[in-house]
Amino acid sequence: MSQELSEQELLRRQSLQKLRELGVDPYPAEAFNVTHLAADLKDNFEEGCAVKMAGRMMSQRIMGKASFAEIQDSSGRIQVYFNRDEICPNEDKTLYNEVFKKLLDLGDFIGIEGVVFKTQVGEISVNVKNFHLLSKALRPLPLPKTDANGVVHDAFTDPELRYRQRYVDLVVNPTVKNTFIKRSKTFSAMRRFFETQGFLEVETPILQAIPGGAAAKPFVTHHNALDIPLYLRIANELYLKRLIVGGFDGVFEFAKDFRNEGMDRTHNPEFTVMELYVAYKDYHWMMDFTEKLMENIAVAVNGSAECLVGEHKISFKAPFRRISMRDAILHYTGIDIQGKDEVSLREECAKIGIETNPTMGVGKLIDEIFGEKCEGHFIQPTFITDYPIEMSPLCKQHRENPNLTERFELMINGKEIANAYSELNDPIDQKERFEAQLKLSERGDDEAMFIDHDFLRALEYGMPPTSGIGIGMDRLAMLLTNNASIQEVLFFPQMRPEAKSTLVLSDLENQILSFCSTEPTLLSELRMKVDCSNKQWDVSLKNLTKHQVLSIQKVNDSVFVTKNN
RNA sequence: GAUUCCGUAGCUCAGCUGGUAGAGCAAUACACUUUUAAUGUAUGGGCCCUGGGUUCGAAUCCCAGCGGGAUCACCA
Repeated sequence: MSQELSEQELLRRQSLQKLRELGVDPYPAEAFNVTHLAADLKDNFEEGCAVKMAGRMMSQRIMGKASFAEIQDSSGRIQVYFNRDEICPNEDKTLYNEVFKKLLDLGDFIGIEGVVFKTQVGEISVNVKNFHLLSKALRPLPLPKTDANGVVHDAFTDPELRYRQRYVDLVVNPTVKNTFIKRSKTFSAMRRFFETQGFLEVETPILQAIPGGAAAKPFVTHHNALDIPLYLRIANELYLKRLIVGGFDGVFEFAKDFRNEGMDRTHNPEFTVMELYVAYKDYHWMMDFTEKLMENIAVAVNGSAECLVGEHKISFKAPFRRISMRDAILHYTGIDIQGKDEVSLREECAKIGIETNPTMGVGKLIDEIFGEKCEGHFIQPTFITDYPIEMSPLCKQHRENPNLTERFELMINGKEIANAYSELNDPIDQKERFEAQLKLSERGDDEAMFIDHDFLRALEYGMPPTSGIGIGMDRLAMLLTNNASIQEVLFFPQMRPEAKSTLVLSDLENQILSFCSTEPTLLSELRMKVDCSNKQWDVSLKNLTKHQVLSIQKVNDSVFVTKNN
């Protein structure tokens, strides 16, 4: 069932009909070959230049026989000038008077042919010689306007509407479009950087029988032919490492991962991670590489290594500060985690007001302290290195301290942006670490992993020393576009389903209807037959008359109800 | 999951201690040949989120629900 149309939607449908009657196809099939974009004309003004342009008509200022309109194409807006006698040189002025002035609506796609000129006020414009309707819009767009002082009025700002109808958001809010252009540039700059290193872009399974490579709750689905559960991947790490086993020296993948966890301004159920694995490297090499990568991307996206994020100016200029997790915690809390066991860490947590629970092991406790007391301090890009072994089951033991791992996270603006290791390639050690994780999960830590025996088998064939990194692409896009919520950098963030509007008659409405006939019935008599509150009565009756199921007439002082056919 | 705020015209928003719905833009009609938030005159447009309750009477007060925002928790 379609919704009832608003007045404006009805009017646009009527215009559509009238256009057809005038022989104008509102949805023509032919290509319209554009020669210039709006931005081209503004960048290179050339008086008298003949142009063909197309886009949405976003404003119309009609002044009798002359009019101005604005066309918005992918590059921006350009003013166009319509003169009745130029468009209609003959007696028949229908094209201007009817088609342009009355039957075109804001939001319609039109194509124009004309020549470039400057108006008396000095605005670069196109003098239209001929125009074509390319596609009619049946719904009105929200129309924010910018006044002479640059203040935007009636901006389309409601986040719910903007996310649910991103297409409208993009049409109407130029900064939103710019965010997504920057997001795309972030990806392409990264890809280019990797390709110049000779790394290979690959694709690995999204449907996995064992969701490995991270500790997170997966989405479950079912394969009918195999009759087995399959999981949407939570990470692609274990597959990329198999490819290093197979003999590639550098592989990367921009991967959509899926985690069945909470949603908020930094978490969407599906998100994008770039993972890269390079053979014969360690995490020191990866740090050097990462800071160069970040600087390169920042420049490619924003034209500068400096970038404003909230109230902070962040510099992506390499090199970045490096500090071990032990020193970071020591610095911000005075606690030395070196050599501390679970019991004494729990005591330290209690002292500084961090809640703990019995399922937390040493790794989790240290992570709590860091997350709670340190993380937020690292505004400028900083590598936090050497994580405790309990929290890094896929990472190689530290070459100097067996309680640590060769791992770093890149923190920017107080948030984790990247996570990297010297990858664990000792298959026996790996197996033991998986088993230790499994034990943790038996304590109730619901993020623990499954054991991927095929991955262990692959390691047994031998994996060269490898360094790997995962970069949260959404988080990175948030930084580079100065957005505080992930929804702003995803075209279509996950939303609760829209409530359906049901136009089905209620029981009460049906009951009322059953007492009515095509003969007029006295309203007061009808009221007595129906047992309901005054409010229910009022709403139901209004509904029925609104949908023209019933009609009400007043004759003298009596009110009658009649059923419509 | 917790707390809190919000939901009124196509858009942005007013609407007082309850009294039968308001503005600007958009729309419609007319005027106007270089305007630019064009202008002037006139007109139409509302399931006031949904359901229940209190009341003679609810957009307004109460309860529940739905949707959204913010903050917090969770998220190696």
